[in-house]
This record gives sequence, C-alpha cells and structure tokens, in this order.
Amino acid sequence: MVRIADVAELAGVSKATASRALSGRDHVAEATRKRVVEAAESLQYAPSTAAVGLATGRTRRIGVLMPTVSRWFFSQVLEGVQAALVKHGLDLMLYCALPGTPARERIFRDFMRRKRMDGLIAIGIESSDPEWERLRQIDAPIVGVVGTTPGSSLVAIDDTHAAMRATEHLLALGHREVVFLGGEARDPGAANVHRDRFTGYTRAMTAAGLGASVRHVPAPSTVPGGYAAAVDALGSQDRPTGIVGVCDEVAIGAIIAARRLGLLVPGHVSVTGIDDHEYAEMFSLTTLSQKPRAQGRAAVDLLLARIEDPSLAPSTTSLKARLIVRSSTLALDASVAAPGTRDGSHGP
Amino acid sequence: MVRIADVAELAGVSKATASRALSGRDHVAEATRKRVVEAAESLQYAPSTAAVGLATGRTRRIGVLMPTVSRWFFSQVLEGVQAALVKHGLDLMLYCALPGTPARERIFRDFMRRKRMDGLIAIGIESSDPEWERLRQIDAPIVGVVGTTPGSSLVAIDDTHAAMRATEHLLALGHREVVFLGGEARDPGAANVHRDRFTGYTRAMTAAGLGASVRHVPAPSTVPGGYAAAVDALGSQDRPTGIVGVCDEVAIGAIIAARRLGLLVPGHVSVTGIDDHEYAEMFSLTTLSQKPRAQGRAAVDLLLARIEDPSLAPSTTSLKARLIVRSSTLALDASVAAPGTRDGSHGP
DNA sequence: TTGAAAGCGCTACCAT
DNA sequence: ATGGTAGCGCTTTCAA
Repeated sequence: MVRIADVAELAGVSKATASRALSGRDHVAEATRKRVVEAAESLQYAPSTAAVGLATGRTRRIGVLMPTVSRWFFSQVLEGVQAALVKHGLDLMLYCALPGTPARERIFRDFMRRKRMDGLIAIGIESSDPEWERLRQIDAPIVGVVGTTPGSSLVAIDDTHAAMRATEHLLALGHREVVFLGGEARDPGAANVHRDRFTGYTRAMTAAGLGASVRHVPAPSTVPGGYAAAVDALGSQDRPTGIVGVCDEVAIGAIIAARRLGLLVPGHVSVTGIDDHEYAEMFSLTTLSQKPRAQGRAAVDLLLARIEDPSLAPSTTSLKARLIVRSSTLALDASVAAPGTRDGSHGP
Repeated sequence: MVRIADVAELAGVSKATASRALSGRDHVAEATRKRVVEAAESLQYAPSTAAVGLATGRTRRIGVLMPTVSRWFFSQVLEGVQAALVKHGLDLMLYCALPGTPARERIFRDFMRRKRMDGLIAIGIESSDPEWERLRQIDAPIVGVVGTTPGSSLVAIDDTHAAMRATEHLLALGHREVVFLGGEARDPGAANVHRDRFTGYTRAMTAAGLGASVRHVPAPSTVPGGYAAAVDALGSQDRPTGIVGVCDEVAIGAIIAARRLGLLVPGHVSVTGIDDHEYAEMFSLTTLSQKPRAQGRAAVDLLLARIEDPSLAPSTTSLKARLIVRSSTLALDASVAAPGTRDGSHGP
C-alpha cells in the first residue's frame, strides 16, 4: 500500500506539503505542487478514505434509503441521485428497506447511525414515529423525496393537484363514470402519495357535482396490480368510461386488461396515469409527467447545501407535473359503446 | 460525539476491554461484558467507521457496479445483493455506470480504487480491457454477475443453453419459422449475454436442420424495444410463427405488438422469453426462469468467502434456467391462420 | 511556502 | 481477564 508519506518522500517534501498539494486547499508553490502530483500519479497513490475520514470528520458518503429499487419511480430517483453524487465525487450507500421485512428493521436498527454518512436521502419513507426517531440519530442532514419528512427538507410533486388535473381532463371530455384505480394503505413507500392523489380525484369529482360517483378500486401500484383490478372494474355491471390510474404502472395494467377484455382504449374506456413512465409512450398513455431523476438531483443539491451549512432551514421543493395528452383518452361522445355494456342499446 | 473512551469510563474499564466486550472477538468476563454493553447503550454509542477502518484495515463496505438500475434483471440482482449484505452487517456502495456516459468514465477513473471497499460485485460489466485494468486496481476481491470477469469469480446462468431450450420448445411444437428477437451489440451490460443466447438459438435451429431459416431482429432489450421490433417482424411479408425473445421484456413487447396488430398469441404467433420477469405471469409468457435475486445472494457468498480467504481460487457458479410453459406458445397445427397472412388461404 | 508534530477514534499487541 | 500503549494514514494547527 502506498501512503502519502511515500508520495512526499518521492517528491522530496513533507507529508504536510504533499497533503496540501494534493487536496489543493492551501497555498503551495506551483513547482512543488506539480512534483507532488506527478509523484502521486507515478505511485498510483489513492488516499485511505478511513484516514481522511478520521482526520476530517467527513465521510464523503451519502446514504440513500428507499423501500424498493425495482419500481420505475424509485429506480429513476436513485439514478438521478447517483449521477449527481458522482459529479461531486461522493459515494452512495444504498439501503433498500421494504416495509414489514426483517431487513428494514435491521437497517433502521443497525445502519442508520451517525458516522457512516454525511447525509441521508430518504425516498418514499412513510415512517412510523419510532423509525423517524432512528433517522434523527444519524445526526446528519436528511432530505426526503416523496413520503413524509417531519422537520427535514422534501422534494416532491403536488400529488393532489396532479390527480385533480388528470380527473378534470377526463371530466372535460364528458366522462361521468370515472373510477380511481390503484393505491392501497399498505403500499410500500407511497401510502400518503396515494392518499393525496385520491384526494385530488375526489376533489375534482366533487367540484363537478359527481361526489356521489366517487369510486375507488384499490390495487398494488404495479402493472399486474392494475391489470387485475381493471379486470374486476371493467368486467362489472356498472363499467366506468374513465379510469384515473394512481400511477402509470396501474394505468398500463388497466389498458392491457381492457384490450384483453375486448374493449378499445380509448374507444370504450379512457385511461389516464400519473408519472410519464418509460412505457407511457408505447401505450399512448395520457398522463401527468413528473421527472423522478430531476427530483433525485434536486434532493442532492438540497442535501449538500445543508451539509455545507447546517444552519440552513429545511425547505420543501414542489415540482409541478405537466399534463401530456396522448391517445388513451377520448371525448365521451366520440366513444363507441362497448360490447356487452348496459348501453348496448346505443351500440353499432 | 460519544467515543469508546466514554463507554469505558462509564463502565469502569479500559478502552481495550470495552472494545473487546463490544466486538465480542475476545474473552471478557460475562459481568464486565454486560456492564460495557449497557454503558454503550445508555450513551447511544456508535463506533466511528473511519476509526475502525483505519485500525483494522477493513471498511465493511462492498461496492456494486452495474450499468443501470432500472431494468428488471439488474434491480433484482441489486436487491438480492443488498439483502445478503444487510444480513452480514455490510454497507453497499452503489455505482451506476451506463456505458458511454461521462459518469461511467468518472466512476472507473475516480471511484474504483482500493481502500474504499473490501470487495466488488460487478454486474453485467462487459469491460473493455482498460476498464478491467482499473477494476484490478481496487486490489480487492471481485465477483462478476453476468458479463465477463476475466480472472474473477462469476455467477450466471448458461445463456446458450437457456436460449437453446426456448428454441427447442418452439421447434418441438412444430414451428419452423422462428425468429430471434432482440439483442444488440451495444446493449448496456449484456452484449455477451445476447451473443450467447443467439448462439443457443442458432444451435437449436441448426440441429433441427433449419440453419437457413435463422433470423435475427435486433432491438434494445426493453419492452418498447421488443414492441417496435415485433411490429416490424410481424408486419413483414414472411411473418414468423414463433418468436424467441432475448429476454422477457422483449418478449412482452412482442406480445403487446402482436395484439395491437390483431394477432392472437399463441393462436397466430407463439412467443417465448428468458427471465421469468415479474410481468411474465400476467402475459402468460412461456419462459426460462432465472432467479436474479438468488444470483445476487450467491455473488455475496462468493465474495465474502474470498475476502475471508484471498487465496481461494476464482470459481464460476452456473445456475440453471428452468422452462416454464405458460400459454404464449402453442403447437403449430393447433394454431389458426392469421389475418392477412400468406397462409390466408387456409383461413377460417 | 514549507516542516514538525499532535491528534482523529479505534484495535491489537504485549504485559500483567 | 484486563490495562497500557503503539500505531493505522491522514489533516491541520503552529513554528520556522
């Protein structure tokens, strides 16, 4: 192992000077700096992170805590965070803590402690109180993405507003029987997101005088989840003409289900999502676009600022979701009657 | 900050004894051990990873390098690795290095150095030589998953065999016009996987005397990629009756495309995948099941063994993929003629 | 501008 | 079984 002492010796300077020259945070004669840098290079010198950490008190590591990495939204945020951290030369320590698993308990108990990381980005963590207590113990700045982050900074979209827009879009097209598909109380890392979106849907329905028609079909926020729920909803007697998916995955599942049932989208049923998932385009899905990678990047910016200056007050960054109209939605009066529906009488 | 000295003082012992009592790696009287543990607990003591690392030379951190985290296979391996590491109390440092990006270059140049991690798991890294040279510099054990890992341990399935099985399945059903869908030379982290799978397909075709019918439609290994490629392949004059998808994502894209074109799966075209993706069931996809989470776990086991005993020889773990027959495949003579096909004359 | 030396918090060796 | 102590490799005063 090559130490900074070796570099110093080769360059003919002291350890102190070598350190200064390499870190660049202090004045060193240009000539000596060059000599030191060359020496370091020729020896393939790499500083020991442990020693640096011990001496400076900084780990140059950022923790990222999230319920899962295998859903689109989370993977995108993670990639955004990663890209931003790499740019700053910081390491990313990942903790996947699916609610209700022993791993999550272990992570909260053993890993969320100070001195492992300079800061934490908590994605989609809807923590019960004792869990937040644990997070506090890391004694480093925390920034949340989605979820709830009492007393910390937060990056998120306005979920209520997004769902309201989606619902209003359907309503403006003349739809009256609009169902809200997906969302469950125990959904990992998204319970309050779903609550807010359902609220937005309800609000739009109520504003249109359709409060009595509010209908929620719960489902896991996945494509298969949306598929199964849509099979139920669309197979029922009182089939809706519009579906607001809690997210694109659910909406896509609904589209696939509709097609399997022989229904045309948007001919027989209009569907919207929220996300602008990578598959949204291929399904011509009308949706509200959010940019999870950008949220990841924003979280890093916020976090680094607070690490730099801990006195900074926690802030909330609310990004807006933009409506993207594709062709999974259609005006009700342009729609055709679905086979076997109760309006079969109007049919072709 | 509470140091081990504080714990020792409170417990009325020396730092040395406190350290022994807490790490448990040395004999300490049960009574004193208990006292120390209680003291540590009451003070909320957490050891400084930097200090431990400096003193022991172990970081208790494992690096994970992969091209992307947003494709199913990779996210699953990652979750498998994460779960296994948590169990051992090790931290996971994630590096997403998409080929061809500046981030990748930066990661290989600045992050892949010794003293940051005790070992590395490289997933789907098909490194050009200079990149592998860099990896060697971390001077710690490396285990590969998929990809190529010259001189290191590797965990993977036999891709050639898997594709051969898939192709043989179609062949056994009587299909003759079987096309291989997906795979591209520049596919991030999977070029050689795709090469091997294509080889398996070719081998099966050739063995069946269909060497002349071998046909490859390249596409990105994603659902939209498979969709687009399948639209082309199925829209062409010489439409195949069987499709071997390079992976489930491509196969699913093909199924969606077929349905959009008004073709029945498996009535008009049979489709197989490789993976057993989480959506496979919902699409009734016949596929070869591999367990990426298990591969992640296996990689951790292999890596920890080599960290424990560096003299251990690199080994290759080859997991087998199991054929799962669902209903995306059908015997050719049970199939129906597709609309607008060249066999339209036999049609209903 | 440079060098000497004192820690950072912990473990592990050597005593006892 | 326990305590004293010498580092681990780096940064950062303080002096020169």
